[in-house]
Amino acid sequence: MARAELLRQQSTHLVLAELKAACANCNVREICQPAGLTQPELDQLDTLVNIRKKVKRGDALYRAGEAFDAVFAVRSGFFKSRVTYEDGRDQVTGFSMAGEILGMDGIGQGTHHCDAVALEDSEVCSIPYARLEELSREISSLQRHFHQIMSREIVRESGVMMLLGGMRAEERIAAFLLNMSQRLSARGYSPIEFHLRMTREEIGSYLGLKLETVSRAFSKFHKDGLIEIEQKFVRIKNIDGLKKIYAHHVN
Amino acid sequence: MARAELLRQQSTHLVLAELKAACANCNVREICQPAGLTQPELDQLDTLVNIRKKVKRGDALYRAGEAFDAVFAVRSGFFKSRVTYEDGRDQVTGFSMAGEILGMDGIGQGTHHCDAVALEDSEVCSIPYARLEELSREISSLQRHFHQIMSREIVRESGVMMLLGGMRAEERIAAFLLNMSQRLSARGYSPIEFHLRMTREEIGSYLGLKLETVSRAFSKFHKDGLIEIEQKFVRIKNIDGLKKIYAHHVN
DNA sequence: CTTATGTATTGATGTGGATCAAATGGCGCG
DNA sequence: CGCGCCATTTGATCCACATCAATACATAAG
Repeated sequence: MARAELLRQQSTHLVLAELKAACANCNVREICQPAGLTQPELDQLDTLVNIRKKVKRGDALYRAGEAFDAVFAVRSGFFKSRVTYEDGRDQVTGFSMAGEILGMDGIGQGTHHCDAVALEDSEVCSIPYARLEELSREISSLQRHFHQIMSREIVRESGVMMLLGGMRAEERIAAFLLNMSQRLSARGYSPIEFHLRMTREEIGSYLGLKLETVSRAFSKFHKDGLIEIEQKFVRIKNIDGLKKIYAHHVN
Repeated sequence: MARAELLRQQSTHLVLAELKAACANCNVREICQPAGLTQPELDQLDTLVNIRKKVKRGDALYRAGEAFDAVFAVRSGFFKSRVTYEDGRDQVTGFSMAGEILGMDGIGQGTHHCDAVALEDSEVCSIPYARLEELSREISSLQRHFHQIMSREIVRESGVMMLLGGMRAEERIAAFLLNMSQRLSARGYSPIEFHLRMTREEIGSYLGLKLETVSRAFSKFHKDGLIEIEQKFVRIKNIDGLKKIYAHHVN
């Protein structure tokens, strides 16, 4: 029992130490660590991102209709965003990985517009929106960063609209793989080897395709030597080949 | 010549008078007239929206790649937003009518991400972004409104993603008509009779369909007594029938 | 270990919307 | 007014992807 108590205390201590160093180590630089801040500003920022939260695989970080009061920075793990029709069918509208911001859809109505579900055990930092607004009024570089993040979300979505509206199945899958590669790379992970955290069905839902079509495209890319794929593991073997497919819209 | 000069002067005078009363009459309430402002705040707001600009049918308000320095409030007229591929093909990503805000895609990168093209002679108010940021720091209700507008744009686009990803042609067209109806209604126009400002091809591009498919769907709706349609004129005769098509996803 | 359940692959067949094609109708412009 | 261009409509055919179906594999639970 004494030993267990000791462990608990050590653990608590560790958590505190971690928390202290949290933002310094976190790769969510965009909002939590805008460049060029003065020390007092940095201290203020510490009061913004204070609540960390674990989300187990399969659990929802938030659900459509719930009151919105914070956006989230993904510290580790992987999420999908999903909207559900009245009739029960749903569609994946995005994936969020470590270092990205989640939940900005809720600002407009004050309630969340989609579900955010963890695809693996994950950890997020909660960023209370009221406090973010407040601090944005005091720190203009934070304000600017936040606007940029929202704007990029708009641009990202219009990119998906282009995929869905104008490309064929293999182009969409190639674009999807290249996008994953690019984002992982930006976060310091390998751009050529990674694990897909989502199922074929979720990829298909996101890309407006059926899971069988996704599977066939992967098999075809494999056969053509563009990628290796084994279950959820992907290795990109010919990135230019993928780009060529992606850029090969029917003229 | 004297007469022409007189006309010009009268015209100039008119423009000045209009400008003075501009924001009071404008239906772009969202950003230019947030509720609950004090008089000093309202005076500040006058310094925000100062530049009016006419855009002729077919002309671009801005183009992809151009430096971003302002968002625009549409005072009158109608715009399409369009992104262009490297290979020259383009896709319509949205339509903007009087009372709506345009150009927020540029904030993230500092350059515009799409073209905004007038589909009829239009007039916009330019809202310099630097000034908008500044004022947002002083007037929290303006800040909130602006964030809401951006967030709604995110939600709007995820709605389009759902159209493109999960619905069939007739569902998309029904959704499109209902959306136009709803937005026109919100701006004080008739929700059941209106002129489409865009071609079948532009509708198709927006909805991920070919122009022939759009035309066929309109004809079918006409035949079924849901709408009257003659060229660009639309009259909705059975709005519940349209909603039923829209909601009739394959279960 | 065995069983159950969800996930993935692969093949056969069907279909919604694209593509190809032709005719008609508006509308700006000389 | 009449010409030419573009938008639209409508029909015929095609094909990419959905759908249906069967099997294999992986992971978790008992």
